[in-house]
Amino acid sequence: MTDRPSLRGRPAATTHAEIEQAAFRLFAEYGFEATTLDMIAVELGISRRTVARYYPSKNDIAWGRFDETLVSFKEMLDAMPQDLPLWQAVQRGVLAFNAVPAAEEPFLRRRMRLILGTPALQAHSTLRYVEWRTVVAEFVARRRGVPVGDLGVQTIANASLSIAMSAYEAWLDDPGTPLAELLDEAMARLRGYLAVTGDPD
Amino acid sequence: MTDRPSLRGRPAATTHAEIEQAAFRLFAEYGFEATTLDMIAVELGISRRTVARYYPSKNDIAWGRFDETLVSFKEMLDAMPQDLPLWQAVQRGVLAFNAVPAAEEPFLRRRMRLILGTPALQAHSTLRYVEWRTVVAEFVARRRGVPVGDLGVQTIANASLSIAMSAYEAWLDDPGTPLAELLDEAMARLRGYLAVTGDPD
DNA sequence: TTCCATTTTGGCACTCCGCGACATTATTGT
DNA sequence: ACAATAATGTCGCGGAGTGCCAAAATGGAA
Repeated sequence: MTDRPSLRGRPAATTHAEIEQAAFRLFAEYGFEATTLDMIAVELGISRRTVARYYPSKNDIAWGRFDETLVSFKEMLDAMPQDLPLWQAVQRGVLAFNAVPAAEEPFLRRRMRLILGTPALQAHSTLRYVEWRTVVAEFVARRRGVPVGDLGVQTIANASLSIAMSAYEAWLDDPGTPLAELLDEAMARLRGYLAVTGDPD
Repeated sequence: MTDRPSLRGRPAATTHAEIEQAAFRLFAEYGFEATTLDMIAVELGISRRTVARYYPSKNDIAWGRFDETLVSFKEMLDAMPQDLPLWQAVQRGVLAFNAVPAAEEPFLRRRMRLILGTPALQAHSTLRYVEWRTVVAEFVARRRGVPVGDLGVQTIANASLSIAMSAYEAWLDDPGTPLAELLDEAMARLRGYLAVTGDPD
């Protein structure tokens, strides 16, 4: 089931990709809640126990191999030039994080629509967001030479996720506009909100 | 179980407050996950079914009567003077939202510590945050005369929660500093982060 | 070829949450 | 005394998650 450097032992009956494919087909037809692990298992011709072994929980099927993409996100941030302004480094990281081959984009959209549209998955996603924010917080803290627990660092990490997710949801609704533009707009709006001017709004 | 304008019928065997009291006692002793509904029921001398009826889910016991405080949050925002800058209105709302009698503060702290320290509750909280953000988004949209779906509105609502939660967590760790100050600092740090200057950080 | 080591699968059983159904109990009003 | 009301308690089910262990399927060594 996991990476198998050794070639001995019984071969795996399925793969993460295969399970996700079957699962998403069923989710689309019956909805996430109404789809049981048994149904997925039957669809694949394997046992429920095996399906359950491939993911920590049913919720996690929706996110797929998120942990791997998170590692690359971290590496991308670390590779950013030091003279690049912090907010730009984060923004570029977000863009690279969400860049996928054009052929895979429809699947990504379907996946994210499912997650953002299903309460149980919305809730579960928080745990993923925590990891994401931790990566950003550690990056910001290192660049600034302050502890990760610092209020400023935590606020920036939190707000970065807010900006990214707001732009991302807008991108899901309107595929025409590139994500980069939406990120810029979201940041600009936030600047306007935070700016202390005579204008009440 | 709910408000009973009528005085007929069998009297309720317990109350939300009573359940939460027993539950938190058990959570403190055994942890949230290890505490079952049966244990809470036994503690109160009632049946599991009755405990379950008082809350949509076990997770919801931790949040208590959040929906009621959310209504007052909404009303507070609506009552803010029109000439008050938007960000100040939201900030005051947040402060009022979290203001409790000094005697209750320890219980609030315990409650929030439990929620923020338990993964399952952290995840479930997302659903509450959605409601919170919706209230802010509707307020901002109304003040600005734009649809709630607007990218700027959504970003501001998201970021407001980020600021509030960052400050709130800092407040939990350091009870000495008043929440108002932490909110100010969080906002100031975010302004600095978003500000476009020559300085890379 | 035969057996052994390895690795995954599959089956079983259990706990817990959540929920629907329905009888039971305890109260008020007539 | 009896009807009406409203919450409780009991029962049973479906589904997720998990530990345990035997069975199956492969590669490698004797």
